[in-house]
Parts: sequence; structure tokens; C-alpha cells
Amino acid sequence: MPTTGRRERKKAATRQKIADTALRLFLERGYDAVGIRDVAAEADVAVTTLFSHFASKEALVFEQDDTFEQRLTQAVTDRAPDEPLIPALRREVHALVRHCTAEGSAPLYRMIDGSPALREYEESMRLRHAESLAAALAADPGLPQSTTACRTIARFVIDAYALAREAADPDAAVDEIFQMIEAAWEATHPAQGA
Amino acid sequence: MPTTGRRERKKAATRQKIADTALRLFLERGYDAVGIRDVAAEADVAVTTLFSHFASKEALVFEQDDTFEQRLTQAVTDRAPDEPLIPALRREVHALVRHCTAEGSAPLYRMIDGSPALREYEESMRLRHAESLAAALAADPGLPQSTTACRTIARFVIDAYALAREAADPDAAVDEIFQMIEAAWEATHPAQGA
DNA sequence: TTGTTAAATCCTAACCGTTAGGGTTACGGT
DNA sequence: ACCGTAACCCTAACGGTTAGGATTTAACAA
Repeated sequence: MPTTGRRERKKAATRQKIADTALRLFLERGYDAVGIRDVAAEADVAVTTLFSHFASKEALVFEQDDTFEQRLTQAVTDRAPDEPLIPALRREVHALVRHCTAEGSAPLYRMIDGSPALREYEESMRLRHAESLAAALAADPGLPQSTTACRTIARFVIDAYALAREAADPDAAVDEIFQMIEAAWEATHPAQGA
Repeated sequence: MPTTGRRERKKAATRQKIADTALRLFLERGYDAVGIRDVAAEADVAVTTLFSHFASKEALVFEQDDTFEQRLTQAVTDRAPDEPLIPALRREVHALVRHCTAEGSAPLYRMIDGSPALREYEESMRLRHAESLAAALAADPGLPQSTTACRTIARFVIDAYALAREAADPDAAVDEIFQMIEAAWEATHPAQGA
């Protein structure tokens, strides 16, 4: 029942073809040098079809980055019952940062960093992710923190990801920033473990 | 010698007239309902002139918000020689939040919150402010923290501003978040005051 | 004064992302 | 077999933004 139907398959194929074509062209010629009409023509679809699959030109680049959102929230909800929050988040951010500083991803992220529009779009996207994370934190019954505290920690975690990606030593930066986040988080407890 | 010359005066006047006209029209009819060509016509300038003064439509709304940047950095550089960093920043953020949650600013910020484009623009602008603040922190000889720590604290401070503005009780939110920031900051010291 | 330079402004026309309007095809369920 | 509708198409436009190049005018020196 999830994927029965030729219709959904064709739709998914169209979407994928658009995304693949776009990414290829962007990397070949540069993001700014490729127009929406170019992508649509090369993928052999109408411009309106392209925009029925993707909300904007920038969204073509971050095609499957709602997995980012899911991974963060799942790091909170799916952690072992006794595992403390912050280390779980740190582990996930480590993995996310490694994933996007890996070999194959380098050209993609160089392109992103080279385009103000893409940087701006990504930041705004991360903020939405932070809101999701904040909601996941607020929903955890083991965490009696205020909504403000949850939203704050969520943003701090997003900050850690963004800053670590730009740092000279991303791994070390994650650890350094998470020490700060840990301290911030503990400051919201009335000292629970003591 | 700062303001000699009729030329600079006329230029400043043109800029001001554009900004005033834009803000008036935006508040009267709504941001989306007013086009660039409307603003230019009402201000009696060419569209190209408008864009020689403002880089984008959104920039018309945040006309003089580099004072924001200056106030943050000056809170660091101009503080009393013995005043600790975080309380100085908290005081300034308190003032900034109060300023934009004041009576007269309400319609403006309702308009901003109502437009995704303006929200996105503001966030991106605040990130630039965070970079300035990070530079100011890194330049303070009394603060031997790493660049990563400086950039982190800078972003946390911007987060505090953004979150507090949206909170039900902005003043209390500033205090709550700054307790977390203080803890994060202390975590970067090898315990200096003990 | 007068002439020269460069800054500020102007006009027109276009570019590009995005959307509206409205039509065609073909899948899915009855 | 038939209908509803999802996915797709085309054309034309809208709105922010920019290029190209002309025109005015403050600033300043001869």
C-alpha cells in the first residue's frame, strides 16, 4: 500500500529526473549560470511541472534534506531510555557533519558556500529544523524544561552544525561547541543528577 | 568635514525619502501589495536609483538596522574595563528586545513576521551581525577564547534576541537564555575567577 | 568664469524566478 | 466502460533586479 500504483512511480521518477538533472547542470556550469528553463528543458518537463515538484530553484539543491530533520528528532526520540540528551545529539551532529564534509560531498558544499542565495536558503531551512527539534524536545516527558529552554537548545544544536561545518577541524569544533551546549543545558536543570 | 557638500546631503535626502515612502506604503497597503515600481513612483525616483541606495526590496524595511550591529559590538568594546562580558551583552540584548517590542514598533514587526521573505532576510542579516560580534569578541585581549568559542557565543547571543522577541514574556526569556549562555561561556574558561 | 571630472540620477529594455489560467492525457476506482 | 482527478503541458504574464548608456549637476581647478 505504500508504493502501489504506476502513477506514484511515474511521479517519483519525474521528480528524481528533475533533481538529478538540476544537480548535474549546477555542478557542471555553476548554480547561477543555469536557469530554471535550462533545467526543465534538459529534464524534458515543463517549467510548471518542475515547480509542482520543487518550491524554488534552491530547493532543487537540498532535494532530500528533510532526512536531516528526521535524523535530529529521531536522535532525541529513539535514544536509549537511559541515555542523556546532549551526548545523543552530539553523536548525531558528529555524523551529520562528517557526512557533509566527506569526499563526494565537497563540490556540492563548495557550490552552496559560493552562492549567497543558497547559503541564505540553507540557514532558513535549518531554522525550520530547529523548530522541529524544539518540538521533539518539548514532547519528551523526561525533560521538564520550559519551551524557551527547548527552543534555545534546539537553536544551539543547529548552530553547532553550521559552525562546525565551516571550522578548520569540524570534529574538534563539534566537541568544543557541545561542551558549551552541555553546560547551557545543565544550567536549566535544578541539578537533577546530584 | 563629515557632511560637507550639497551632493552628499542631497543623496542622503533621496535615500531617506525612498525609505520613508517605502515604509509608509508597506504599512498602509501591506508589504506584498506594494511593488518596487510603486515605491519608486511615489518617491519620485527611478527604479535604478532606488536600487543604487538599497540592495533589495527587503532592505528597504531594515533601513537603519546596522545600528543593531554597532550596538552589539560596542556593548563588548565599550564596556567598563572590569565588567564581565556576558552581563554586558545581556543588558544590550534586553534593550534591543525592549526597543522592538515597544508600542510604536508593533505594526512594523507584525508586518515582518507576516512575510516569509522578510523573516528570511532578517535572519540572514542577524547572522552577519553575529559574525561582527564574533570578530569583536576575538579582538578583545581580555578574552583568550578560541575563534570557535567566540563565534559560538556570538550566535547564541543572536539566538537569544530572536527567541526572546517571539516569547510570551520577552524580558524573562532574555534572562532565561542568558543564564544558559553564561554557563556555556564559563565552560570555555579553565575557571578564571576561582 | 569656464571647463573638466565624476557622481547621482534617469530611461528603456530586458533577464530570470515564479505563478495564473486553462487545456490535455492517462491512471485508478467504480 | 466510465468518470473523476492527478500529473502534466503551454502560453503569458508578474515582480524583483540589472545592464547599457544618456543626462544632469555638484565639486574643483585653471
